[in-house]
Amino acid sequence: MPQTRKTHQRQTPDFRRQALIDATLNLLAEGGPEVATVRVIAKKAGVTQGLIRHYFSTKDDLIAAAYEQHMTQMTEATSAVLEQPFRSHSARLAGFVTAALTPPVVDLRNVGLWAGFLHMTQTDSRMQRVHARTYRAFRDRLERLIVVALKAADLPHDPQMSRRVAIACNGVIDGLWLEGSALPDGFERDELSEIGLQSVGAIIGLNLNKTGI
Amino acid sequence: MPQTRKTHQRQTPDFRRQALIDATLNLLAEGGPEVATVRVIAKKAGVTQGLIRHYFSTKDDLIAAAYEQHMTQMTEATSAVLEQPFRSHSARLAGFVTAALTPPVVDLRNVGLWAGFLHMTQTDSRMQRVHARTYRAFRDRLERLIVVALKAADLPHDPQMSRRVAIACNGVIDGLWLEGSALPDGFERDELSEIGLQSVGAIIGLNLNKTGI
DNA sequence: TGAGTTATTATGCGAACGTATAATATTGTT
DNA sequence: AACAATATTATACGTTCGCATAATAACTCA
Repeated sequence: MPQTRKTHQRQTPDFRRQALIDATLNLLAEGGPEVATVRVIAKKAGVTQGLIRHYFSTKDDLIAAAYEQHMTQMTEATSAVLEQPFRSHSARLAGFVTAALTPPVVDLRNVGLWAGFLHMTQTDSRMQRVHARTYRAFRDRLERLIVVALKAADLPHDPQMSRRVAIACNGVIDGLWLEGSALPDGFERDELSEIGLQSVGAIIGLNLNKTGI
Repeated sequence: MPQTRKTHQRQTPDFRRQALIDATLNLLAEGGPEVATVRVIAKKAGVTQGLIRHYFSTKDDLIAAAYEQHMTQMTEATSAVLEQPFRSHSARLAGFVTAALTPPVVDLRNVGLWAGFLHMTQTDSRMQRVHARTYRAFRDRLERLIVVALKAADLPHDPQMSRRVAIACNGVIDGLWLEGSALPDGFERDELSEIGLQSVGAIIGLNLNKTGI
């Protein structure tokens, strides 16, 4: 009998790819690019380093795949809230803002990833495209929500003004996201999203704080 | 006669230290931690790599020194504007906000540095202290400016509210700083600071846009 | 001007990096 | 039960990493 001792288990390609991507993201978030070496990634994924080459032709390929997945997931995590019904367009906007300023979007891990990927997005053209696309998608969605909310409240709104307002609100959200994620103990529970609602409301001229659902 | 060909020039310790720190910051801003190796830093500073050890006992020491200088300089660049006279307390606050949202504070380089240092500030305790100190210094200064401006305008202000408002304004400024620096072509000239003034003004209930100087 | 400091270069070491290739174990098929 | 396919490991190569030490050049000052 061939009596070979089991040294490992075969897994589906999807499973291994996902494990490698997850390990990459976790390492990148915690320790930055310096820590995310092929050997450490493989170890954290529970495989030997040679397997990375079997699924990704180069390390940069793995990084790019990880970035793509992360950004997609972040966008979805914020937008998912829009699929539930709201009592008003203001409440819809408020729900969106709140989602962007609440876990799991607000998370130290996400800021770590953002920082770890930044330089790559300035160098690698693939990442540059993913970055630009994701940023615009978020801001455009925010702008549409704002315009609809303004229209429903019979408030004035022209394209140029709504663009600027969207940029400003996006800035508030990004900044609060940044602070809330990087300084998790700097804010009380729900304080961050309340500040966000108050600020966005102040910028666009609508009270968003007690809109209900 | 000793006829030795000049191979290099001696420089003062301060000069070399500064050159090494500058090279470190530039590389860190452009390429992130991966690129800022001792050999590349030395080359960019115009020396050989052995000299780094002569001025800094370890690479981490050099990084820490560079971080300290960078943060100090950023803070000073924003606060310097406060030393000139203003026509009103509102104008003073507006000047501060504008300075934070205008070059040289708004600069792609600064965002790159921020990202490059992030993971180190979460790991290294020295950097953690510098980080916390600088962040709080900025926000506290902002809060004081806001309180004074509110008082001068006979508007209500209590400690808890002013803290929250300061956090929110800091968030706006940070977020706009982030966007303006990372996407230099995404905004028209002065658009960023105008949005910042409008947003901060809206949050605290003061019109800051046309306060003059 | 010559000796003493020390700033600076030159060279080397072990470890870890990304990548390449060969060997082996696991699984599905017949 | 043997075979084919391929997922996985094992090993090796050349490069670069941070750090250490020795050699040398540049400047200061008696």
